[in-house]
Amino acid sequence: MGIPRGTYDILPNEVVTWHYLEKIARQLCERYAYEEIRTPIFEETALYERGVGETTDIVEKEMYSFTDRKNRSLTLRPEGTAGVVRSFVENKVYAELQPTKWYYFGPMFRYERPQAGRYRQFHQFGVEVFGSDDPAIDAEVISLGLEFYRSLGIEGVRVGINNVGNPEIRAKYFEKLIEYFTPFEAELDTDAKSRLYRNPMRILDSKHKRTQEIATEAPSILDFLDKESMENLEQVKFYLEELQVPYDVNNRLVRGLDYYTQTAFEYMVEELGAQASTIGGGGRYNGLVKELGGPEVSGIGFGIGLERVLLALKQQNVSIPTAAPLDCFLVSMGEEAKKASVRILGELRKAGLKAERDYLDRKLKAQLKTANRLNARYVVILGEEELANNQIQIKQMETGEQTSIAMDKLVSYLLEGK
RNA sequence: GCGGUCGUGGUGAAGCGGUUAACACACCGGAUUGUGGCUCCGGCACUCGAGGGUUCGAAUCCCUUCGAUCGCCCCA
Repeated sequence: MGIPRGTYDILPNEVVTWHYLEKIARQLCERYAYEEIRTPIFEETALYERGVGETTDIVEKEMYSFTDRKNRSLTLRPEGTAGVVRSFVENKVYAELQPTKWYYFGPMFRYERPQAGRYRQFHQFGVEVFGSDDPAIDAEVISLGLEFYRSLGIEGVRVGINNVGNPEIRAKYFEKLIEYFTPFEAELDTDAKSRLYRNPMRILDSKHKRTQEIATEAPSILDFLDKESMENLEQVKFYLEELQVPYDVNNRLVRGLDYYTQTAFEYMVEELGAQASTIGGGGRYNGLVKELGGPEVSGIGFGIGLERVLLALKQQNVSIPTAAPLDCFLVSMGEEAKKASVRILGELRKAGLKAERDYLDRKLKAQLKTANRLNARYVVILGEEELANNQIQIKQMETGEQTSIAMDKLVSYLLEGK
């Protein structure tokens, strides 16, 4: 019996790193005045069918769906937005003070072949803002995401932004694209051909040489935007500049989910492996709240793939805090000393110190070795002699200095040295 | 769903048809009696992902299967 495909265990060693990511994200969100929301890890399947879009790859072939004992179809969440929107609607949060600014953190599930930076259970940190159409909010959200990477010390994150208009505009644009590419159909590579009627925008970033040539002359979505969308894009750009967020307008940027309107953006970093250059993305979804049964409230958010963030950290050799070292390791010899050391251990811990002892009946030497391995700052040695004198030996591991002190001075001694 | 590569102890790996499966690291123990990080010595794979086949003989060749990994599609 093994671990399910595309999943992995996060062992204690790595958990430290995850705590760190969460801490950075939380602190950041706090400063931006976002609040954490926790929604279920699974939802009714219909939520994603309606919310994410029936024709998206996610819904068509990547959902982890199952029926429960009452035959209800449920799905492990493939992304965060739909559930958060559902919660926003269901709890009538739109009736409260707006905008609503939320963030979340947690596992997502997609049935795909695992590869570099892609898993079936992966983790996202995301943000959603409801109730404001102000382009300044778009800029805030984009800037918050970028700040996250920066706080972690990841370099060279590029922000790509675009405006994808609304579903009507996109439909019209798709038509034009198809119209444009159809005469070249025979010359397109096989991938592009298959994309032609499904998602012609994808042809635009083809890696195939001839396809690329053809695509250079293809119409840009920016020429199809209505006045409102155009203006919106300009405003977002303006505020990004105010926030000193560098960006590139990328008129070929599309996102995989159907619900996006207006602003769409991506965070990218070079050389992360074929799948992983995009380390986060998001956009506006002005129709989604209504689509899911709420009032006409607009929204915008992003999702950041944490496995990919970890990849970037690793690749850029960014150092990450490690677990706190042991304050003290208790070494004891003999039955009586053991009893005393167990008692002392409890006292040290009550005093707030990180303390440990040997539970494998190791010899003195091996106990010291263990203390060393555990990175203990101090070792306390307790044997017959010490017991008789009510003293303990305390040794500072780094310097090797060892002194004898009264047993009841131990806690204060260690707290001082901390 | 499709394609490439790979699968030997806790880990990294050698071996690629012939009696006891290198080596390194890790781990455990020891180098006279109560002291770590260095050194030295010793221990640690009824077995080479699993199943089948070829052969006098296979970790080494063939088939199947499972798994990992990378890539395509798509995405975080």
